[in-house]
Amino acid sequence: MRIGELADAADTTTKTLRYYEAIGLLPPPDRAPNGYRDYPEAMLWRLDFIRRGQRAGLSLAHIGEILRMRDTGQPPCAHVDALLANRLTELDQQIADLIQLRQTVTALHHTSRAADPATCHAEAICTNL
Amino acid sequence: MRIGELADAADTTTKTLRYYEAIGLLPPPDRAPNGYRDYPEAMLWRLDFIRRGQRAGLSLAHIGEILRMRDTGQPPCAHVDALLANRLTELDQQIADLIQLRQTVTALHHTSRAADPATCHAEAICTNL
DNA sequence: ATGAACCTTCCAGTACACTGGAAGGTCAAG
DNA sequence: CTTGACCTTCCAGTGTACTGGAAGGTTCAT
Repeated sequence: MRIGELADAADTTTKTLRYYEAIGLLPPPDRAPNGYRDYPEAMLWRLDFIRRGQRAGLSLAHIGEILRMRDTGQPPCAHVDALLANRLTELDQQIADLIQLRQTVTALHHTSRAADPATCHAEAICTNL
Repeated sequence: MRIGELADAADTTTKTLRYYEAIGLLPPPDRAPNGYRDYPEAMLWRLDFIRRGQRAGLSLAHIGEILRMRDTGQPPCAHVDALLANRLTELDQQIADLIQLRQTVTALHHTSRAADPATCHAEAICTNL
């Protein structure tokens, strides 16, 4: 399987695949006599795993950690479990922060809608913030 | 007011102030005979405005737009109003996305907690993702 | 006079996940 | 035999808001 075919099959780009290889997310594939990369089918699994990890909000660095544990024969399941638990805590914090911010912005927006345009002089700093 | 004093008063760094000047967020200040920047008190207002804008989740680019409108004598109030309305829409989307992601991660995490370690072989790709 | 604490400019790096483009090699179809 | 679609490497840029550091000038206290 050449890189373009793999990219199509995995719904990504050749640029991205070479990038993943460069950062150690994909192992260096065999090369055809002409120097072209030659991927086995299994790469589709790996890319799918990467996609699933990304959809769970894991960084490529995290996903790489898991992949490299697996590659060296270490079952990464406990690690994955910890990563997910961690991610959940982060998500809760992020959601709480955004909801807090939403309240702030809503209040600001109410003020700005209520502002009398006549009191809005360019010389003064905008009081709506 | 020298740059270090302004930085202290505004609770930021001289690096940040020079950076703000470079991207056009702060006007080039007067210089003392020795070449040192000499800021008027009013810069504290401006920095405070920038801080408030950031707290509302506006980018420095957005804040700069408002500031430059004001600087050229255009009342930016209507613009600020639009920016805030926009920000609100974005926030709602971001919050919805994160809540959706939280559900996905929770489900994944339940699966991983329930997984039998005996079925977790290093050879297989981790099935918890 | 010397050392610390300021200030100046400019260049480059951080994190993240790519993306763009140049310069060149390879291969099948028409 | 040339055109076009592939492939290769390498270097550099995207966006965001800074941050670090080098190399040098200034000011003040001791």
